[in-house]
Amino acid sequence: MRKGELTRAAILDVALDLASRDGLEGLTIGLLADKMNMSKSGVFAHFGSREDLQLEVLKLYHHRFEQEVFFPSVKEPRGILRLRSMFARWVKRVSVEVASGCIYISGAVEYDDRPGPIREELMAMVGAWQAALLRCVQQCIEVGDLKADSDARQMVYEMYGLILALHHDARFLRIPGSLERAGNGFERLIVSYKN
Amino acid sequence: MRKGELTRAAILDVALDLASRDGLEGLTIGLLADKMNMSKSGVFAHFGSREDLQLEVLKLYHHRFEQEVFFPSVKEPRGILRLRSMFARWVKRVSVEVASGCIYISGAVEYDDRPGPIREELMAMVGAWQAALLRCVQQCIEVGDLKADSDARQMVYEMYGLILALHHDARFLRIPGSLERAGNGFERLIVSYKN
DNA sequence: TGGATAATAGTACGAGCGTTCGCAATTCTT
DNA sequence: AAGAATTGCGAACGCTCGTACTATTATCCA
Repeated sequence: MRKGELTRAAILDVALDLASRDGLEGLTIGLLADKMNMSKSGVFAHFGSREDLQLEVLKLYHHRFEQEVFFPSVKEPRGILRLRSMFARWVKRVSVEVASGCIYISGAVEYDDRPGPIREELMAMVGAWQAALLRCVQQCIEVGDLKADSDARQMVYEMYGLILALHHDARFLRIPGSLERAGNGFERLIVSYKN
Repeated sequence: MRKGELTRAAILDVALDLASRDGLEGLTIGLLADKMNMSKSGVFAHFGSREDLQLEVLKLYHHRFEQEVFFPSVKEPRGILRLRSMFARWVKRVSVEVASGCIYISGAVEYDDRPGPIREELMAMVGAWQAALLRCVQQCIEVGDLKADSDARQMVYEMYGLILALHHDARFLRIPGSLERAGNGFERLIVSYKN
């Protein structure tokens, strides 16, 4: 690995930290250069533009999310076990991120009215994750773990709501016990739909 | 009413629109002056600083929220009817805001790691709204509309999650049918806890 | 209607932003 | 080890931001 690629990776790592804290839109090259003990132009040279940098950060976040949440879960058998794993790892990730912030969530607010490639990329990633959740819920139904007439989309909607509420209450309001509430909500969801 | 107060109110009105669209942090005096067909300094003179302007916008939003969601609901009798009214009006407000954006929600993301008076004010407002919801749920229990052992905080948590998911899916992902899902989730919540 | 007061415009400043360019220093290749 | 390629720095540009001042215009009250 050449030196350039190495520092580029190091920059992206710090950039992901910064973007997690201040949002993708709050990610600034000057601050990034400071944290890297580099010059602004030195940092900039590794990316064609700020937007490219933001897109790379987004891809890195997506990759980490897949690595920590999605891939380990698909090793579980299809059905409720896999769904439980997905939700548990998701909760864990977001509650770890209470100290930093989830880019999927902050990005959804930042780019809900800001068209462009970043919005597109973000929508694709979040859409893919929701689609994965939906597939998993549908498999639960096929396998017989959940009722045949379960509304899969409704379940995904509510799971997402539980995570958003966790991010909101724990990170913004700093209310203790939010973690348990996310878990309680999920259990109530399962109870409502299980066979 | 003096002319000054009049234009000040007009400025705040436009400022609320802009902040709803781009977030409080995206609210800029230059853009605001453009929309008002005024000079930057002309707009600025009405507020001691940008932060004051943001605080005033926040208070205006809070006032509107109270007017449209809270006050009409407390006219309903204590118990499940009032709770239903609160949620319905809340959903209505947020779904209207799909075209603009809810400052409570965008603010929670913008200021979860940005200390200062705006964060304080925002936390107080959102906290007050959650407290109002909590009180309402507790009254449902006292009146006997909900089970005596209901976890009121859990219910508020989940209601908030349903609204956040509505904002997320409808405004960011533009998924149709999110409105119904918020309603379905609420009904499932009532069924779980009702006597 | 006149004089006091309030409201707006105009201009300028310093800071931070993304970006460009040319030059120095380092790293890689053979 | 020498030449080629890559990598990083420093300075500067044009832009927008919030804010401070001064001057001019409009409004209010006696």
